[in-house]
Amino acid sequence: MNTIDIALICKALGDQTRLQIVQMLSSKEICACKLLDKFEITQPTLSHHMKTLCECGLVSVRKEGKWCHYSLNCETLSAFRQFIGELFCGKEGVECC
Amino acid sequence: MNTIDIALICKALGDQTRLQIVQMLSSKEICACKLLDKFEITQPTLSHHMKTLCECGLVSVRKEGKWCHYSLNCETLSAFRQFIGELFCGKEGVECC
DNA sequence: TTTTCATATTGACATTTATCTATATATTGC
DNA sequence: GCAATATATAGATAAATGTCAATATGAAAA
Repeated sequence: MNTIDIALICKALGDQTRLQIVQMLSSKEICACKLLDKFEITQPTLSHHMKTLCECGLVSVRKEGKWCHYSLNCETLSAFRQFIGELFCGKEGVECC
Repeated sequence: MNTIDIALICKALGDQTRLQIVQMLSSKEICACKLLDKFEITQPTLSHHMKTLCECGLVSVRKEGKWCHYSLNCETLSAFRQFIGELFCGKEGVECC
């Protein structure tokens, strides 16, 4: 997974509403209508946010009749975690002018 | 660290240039002028990006004379890592309509 | 103290984004 | 088929963002 993909995931998580949605999806599959209940946004806005989350790969959707069930995508999540996990805050080197 | 802070970090990482800068800062302290060399952006644009990265707490700056040395902030990085690490992609529960 | 160099700030601009209302699509139940 | 319901799309708009050129600031060097 390259930096473009990771940046897309970060951008998706860079909105409070979407970040909270992702947090709610942790270990649960949740229906769009349930999500809509918990935020003060309109249905089209939620739909737009879910599209953003799905397009970056972080969220998957399972359609069942009229309903959309959303959940976190394991593969993308672990790739993202790995990227973040590889960042090291120590200062083993210095690049100076 | 609450979702507002995490969303800010994600937003900061949601730009390709900034994400690459953070990746370059992994385990290294790097001078602004060195960073400027590696991107096709103007100095004010870099300065603006560094401000964004510093303001969300992910990057720290050490000023030494005319030079600015940037590095990753351990505390913020590990708080961020923890947040991401706590997201679970399994489906132990279902919230349906 | 004047000049030079590294970085920050300002102001402008085009693009992107979050949000809404209105409407379309698609599925289910009558 | 028709009505009801869940979700998506279109179009509009205000706000935020990434970028630049021009300029300011502040520190070192001459």
